[in-house]
Amino acid sequence: MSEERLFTISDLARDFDITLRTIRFYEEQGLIEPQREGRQRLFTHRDRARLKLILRGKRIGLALSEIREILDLYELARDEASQSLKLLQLLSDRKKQLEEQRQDIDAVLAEIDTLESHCRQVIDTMTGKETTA
Amino acid sequence: MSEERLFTISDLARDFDITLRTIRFYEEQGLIEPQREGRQRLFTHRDRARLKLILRGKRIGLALSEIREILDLYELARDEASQSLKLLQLLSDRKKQLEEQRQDIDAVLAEIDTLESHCRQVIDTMTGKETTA
DNA sequence: GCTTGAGTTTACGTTAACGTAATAGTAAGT
DNA sequence: ACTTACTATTACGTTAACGTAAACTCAAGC
Repeated sequence: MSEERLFTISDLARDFDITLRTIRFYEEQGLIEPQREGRQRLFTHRDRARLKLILRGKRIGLALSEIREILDLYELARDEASQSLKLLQLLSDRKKQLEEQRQDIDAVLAEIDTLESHCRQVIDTMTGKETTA
Repeated sequence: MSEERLFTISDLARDFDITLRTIRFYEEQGLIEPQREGRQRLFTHRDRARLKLILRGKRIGLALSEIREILDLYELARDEASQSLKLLQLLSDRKKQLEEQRQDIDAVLAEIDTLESHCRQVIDTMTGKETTA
């Protein structure tokens, strides 16, 4: 019932602010598999969603190979319901890793806060807004 | 008054589980500047602390060039108290970026949770622990 | 019919962050 | 004196993730 709207490569490049080369590279690496109309690539919403996941993965520091693993697992979870135990193991591994990353980020954010207030204090002192004397 | 205990390159390599090459590379890139006794490198607690910061930076996906920037800013904040305004700007930029990364991680964690419970459901169903029928 | 603007493939180039020899100095133990 | 352990420098190699250039196709507009 829903006329699947299709996207061109430039559509996605513009939407996600990446180059055409990047998208072609991701296909070359088997991360997405757009349809073809002649030679031209055509992307579905599903391709778009995968691309979004890929970029999010990149932002949190995952390698493309790891991202592909995860994407495959998504498919696996859709299709076969077995292997779920193995999948669960992989998921919890990844989860642990991400939680560590989060802690790192929190630690850095805390340090930044400290530095910030330190700076503010210095500036206040230099601009005359003294409290002590 | 405090006899600064010094570390050898292997000390730090062992402590942080990195290679000697990595440490030498960081020096080559100007991220740390250990003293020399003859040719041999000797690291202070300050060097050690910097190394810790470097590795934490790496874990949250910063490039060495960015880490160097930040380390420099730490020095700057120690020495000159001016430029603090510029520093504040840089800090808030970095903060914003880190918060985005955190959100990404949270999003991924949430998706993992979903996938996990999905898996558990599937497994329960397959092993007979049905609820509905 | 020609140009423009999308898209395509092929293939070599590039950067970061080390790995990996090869070679050599130096201090300690036997 | 010889080996072992730790250190050093020099320098070429490697992997990931694209960049970039060259050369081509194909439909649209004038």
